Amino acid sequence: MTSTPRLRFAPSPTGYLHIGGARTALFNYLYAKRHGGTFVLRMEDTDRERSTPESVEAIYAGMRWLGLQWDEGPGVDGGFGPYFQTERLHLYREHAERLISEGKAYRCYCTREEIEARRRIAESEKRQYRYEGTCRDRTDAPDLPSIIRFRMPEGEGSVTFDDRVLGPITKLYSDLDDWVMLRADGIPLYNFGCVIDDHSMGITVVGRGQEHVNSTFPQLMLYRALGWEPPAFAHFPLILGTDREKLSKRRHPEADVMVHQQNGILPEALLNFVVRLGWSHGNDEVIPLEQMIEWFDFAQVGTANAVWNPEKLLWLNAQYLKLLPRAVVAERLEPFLARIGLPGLPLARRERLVEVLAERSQTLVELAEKAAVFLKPGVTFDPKAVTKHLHPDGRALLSQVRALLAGLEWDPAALEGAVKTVSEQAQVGMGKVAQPLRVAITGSTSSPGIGETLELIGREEALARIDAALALPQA
RNA sequence: GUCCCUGUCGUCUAGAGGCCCAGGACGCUGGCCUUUCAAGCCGGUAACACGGGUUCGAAUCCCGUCAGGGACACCA
Repeated sequence: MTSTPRLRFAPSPTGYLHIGGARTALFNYLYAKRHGGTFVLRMEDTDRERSTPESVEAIYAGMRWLGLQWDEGPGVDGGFGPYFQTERLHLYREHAERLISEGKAYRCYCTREEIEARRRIAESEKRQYRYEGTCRDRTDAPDLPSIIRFRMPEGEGSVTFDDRVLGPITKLYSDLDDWVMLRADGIPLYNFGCVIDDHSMGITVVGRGQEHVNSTFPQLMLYRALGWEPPAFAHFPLILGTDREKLSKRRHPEADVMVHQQNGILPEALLNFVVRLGWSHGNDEVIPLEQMIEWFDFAQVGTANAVWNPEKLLWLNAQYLKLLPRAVVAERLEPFLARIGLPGLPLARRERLVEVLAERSQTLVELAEKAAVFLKPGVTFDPKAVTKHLHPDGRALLSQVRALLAGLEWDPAALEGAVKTVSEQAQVGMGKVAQPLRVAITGSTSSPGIGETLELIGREEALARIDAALALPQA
């Protein structure tokens, strides 16, 4: 291959963007970027029963959220459009007719019912069903509705291709069968539309999930029949759910890319997590997109399927929460604050929250929840914390520190200094003062540093909370 | 059932004949730090599916067994 590579992601818009699809898109994207090639998006919308405009939008949304911008595709014409298969029907028809005229395909008049019946018989006789081609050379019924089938060559033979990740794979002709290219209504089936489009769009490398290795063989037969040079193929290992079965929309909620957004996962973290499912670069774990582009190669893609690991996703997300610029995280935090009734916080304030809370949170949801303790008026006391720290001694220390706090400038260092002063005066450990105070202002025994916590809550609210705690009935 | 792919700690993986009585990461766990919670740092736990070959030498190559996954539609 001398010119720059062209790769594509070709989802069928029959639902949300699937996590497996997202990783396929990512691998193709990375390879294209790495080699200065082109990343194409093509919609395989030939399943008219299930394809919907909403799904098309959902796929765009998922790709956009992940930052996987296509160089060519819907909305970005690169001279190979249109990029929806239903807008390319004439192409499929043309090539099908050509194949028929060359005897490499034929009209098939069998009804689904007939074939279904034959299949049942084969099953009952415990043998594999093969299409018998009874109408292979029928020419007497040109007006009857018919589909178009590919004609498998007779006799011994095999097809082989050298997969870029799996290595050489071979299939015998005898394990292949005549297959449907075009339906009576002119809609192509996957194997046909895929080949016609990959070729006519100049695709040089086809990267897709391993569930497609078997369909590579009929596709190769088609390239051969058409006299076309096939692209290179790379089949990626599958992503399995924790139950070890292929991640499916049905029973794996995590298969939906956008639920992760809802769960407060950062797209950078999801991308990093997913790229490591089937690909690695030595011992590296935290690999930002620019780095992936620099390092990615099919040679390092694994051959075995990978199981989804929610803990590691969370860990990576925590890493990115700390890694990303605060302004970026603060921006992403806004919808989550809004969701719990705290919209419209100034950016600077959000950045401060991120600064203090990012290293204590694994998701944006968690970060927002922690922020709520500071931001929403009032406190919910944890009874155990109250008994443990707001006993008479604790309260005595608490009112001492309250008196000191009231006259202070509201700065974290100064506030913490006040706690220290009181603990020194009373000759007790700092915890003896900080803990009652912490319980008073947050309701619980854990929070960021006491100075920061006071600062974030604000003078008026903090003092009010202390007073409320002091007024609590003694247990 | 037929065909295809795969098989290193619980999970993601490094490993492309000697560097490996197998390294990293998540998780779990012990400790340090510390006003709490985290974060961070130091340590521990745990794997080459099994059986045959080939070789001076195998996690790495070959064969078989077993196991897992995928594909077998007028879905993609």
